[in-house]
Amino acid sequence: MNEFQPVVPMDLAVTQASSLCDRLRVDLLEGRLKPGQKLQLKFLMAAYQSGQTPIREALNRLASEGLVALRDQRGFTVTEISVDELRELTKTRSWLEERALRESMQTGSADWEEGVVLAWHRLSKTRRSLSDAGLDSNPEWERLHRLFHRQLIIGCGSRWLITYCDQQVDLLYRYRQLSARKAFPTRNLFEEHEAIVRAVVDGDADRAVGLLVAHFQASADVILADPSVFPGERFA
Amino acid sequence: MNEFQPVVPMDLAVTQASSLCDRLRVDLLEGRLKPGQKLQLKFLMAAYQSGQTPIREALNRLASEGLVALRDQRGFTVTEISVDELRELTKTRSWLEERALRESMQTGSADWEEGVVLAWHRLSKTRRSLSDAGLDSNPEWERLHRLFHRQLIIGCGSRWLITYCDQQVDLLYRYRQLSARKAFPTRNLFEEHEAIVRAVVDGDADRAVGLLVAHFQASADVILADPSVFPGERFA
DNA sequence: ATCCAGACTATTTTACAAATTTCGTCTGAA
DNA sequence: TTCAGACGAAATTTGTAAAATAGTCTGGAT
Repeated sequence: MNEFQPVVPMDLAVTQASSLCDRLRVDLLEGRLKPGQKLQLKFLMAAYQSGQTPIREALNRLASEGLVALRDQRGFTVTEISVDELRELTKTRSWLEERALRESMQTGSADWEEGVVLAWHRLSKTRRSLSDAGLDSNPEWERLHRLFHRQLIIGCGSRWLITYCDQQVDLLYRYRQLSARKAFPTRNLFEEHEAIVRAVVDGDADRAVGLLVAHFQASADVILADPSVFPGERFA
Repeated sequence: MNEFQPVVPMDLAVTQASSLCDRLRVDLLEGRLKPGQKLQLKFLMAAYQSGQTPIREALNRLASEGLVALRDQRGFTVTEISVDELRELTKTRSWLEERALRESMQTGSADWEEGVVLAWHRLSKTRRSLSDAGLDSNPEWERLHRLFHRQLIIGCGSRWLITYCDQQVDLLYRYRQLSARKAFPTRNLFEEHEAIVRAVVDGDADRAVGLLVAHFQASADVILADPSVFPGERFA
């Protein structure tokens, strides 16, 4: 019946609950736990070889992050995806990161700008796909991509704003995973990212923000244009 | 169509965990659970007459909201307060609510604007203090005040942004509680709020945002000027 | 200062009880 | 026959409790 096998090994986290939270998050983001899927304790206890307490704890944390939906007396499910939610997330992320980027550019130190250049250098040297034929997601590229975008906003001076941006990135990542194959190689992400870095180095905040927001919108558009992503919704 | 209204509202928590989360949040916001205080399960089980599982669950949720600090293997504590954190929260809330207010004013329907006028009407008719002498916090005023500010941003079109604003409001409420006595009657909150409503009705977004941000800053300044609020920090 | 044992606390496991939802079946009226 | 509602069994979620495990902290000895 269930041949589901969690992928991420137990590692650094100090408690089962924290470790489980991380492992579950990865499996949610990568789509191994599917939108709408029921998350029964019994099933999770077997899949992750753990007791009910730490699992419950992890699910409660993930519910606050929005990756898991919690209904009293009805347990946990993987949060559904929808066209509306994708639009709203994209909008919200744009608003948050616009502010964070502007603040970073305005108040960020020289260190911050150098960090952007460095993060871009590393990302630019890494292949997005492991195979030349289609898109074979390269985990290292994904990691560096995330770090690059994070560096753009890290100088904003508000840990909360960064936390919220991280959260939006996570929520959007699920959508990205669903249509990543379609986007490749239609877009030239390299150039989009490079243009952002140029604008940052030039100190042109309006241009940098414009490019960043367009970057987010383009990502959303690719997904929205893919009819296979939202099987449940006919009127996308 | 259906005029039946259940006596007990749906949103009343139906599990211990949810109920506890609400009760704990209130006690945290009102300062009955003090910043830095250790939250031992044993103590909480006795205080709230509940088992450890629902308490643990509630604490995990509150940790995500930032009201409770969780350190692996070291249990839960009430999140500390600090001058830096107050500054950062005020800054972050200003950024978030600026965006939310602008969006509400730009895209919000006529309903939204009427909602603002109505919320202000209700707030303006309510006394802030229950006694004339000092400040004797009026729960009804607090409720309406919160609803008023929430109405200003509710039309922004992003549930996530509203959630984040709510969270910042909660985190800041603790600081407000600590020095509310000092602020009364120095400030004229009535006029500050009224001016915001006027700007909103005039459709002057820049003025409305300016007044709103100044309102937040003024609240923070009152607290920062109060030496009794941060007993632990000598260099405020 | 570092190390260590013992006390203490937090975390996890396990088992079970209680409450609630889910789901299939049945009934009786249209 | 059809079907809305009633009913009840089964499954699931939630809560309780107690004991085992694992980590942290303290204070004294090296």
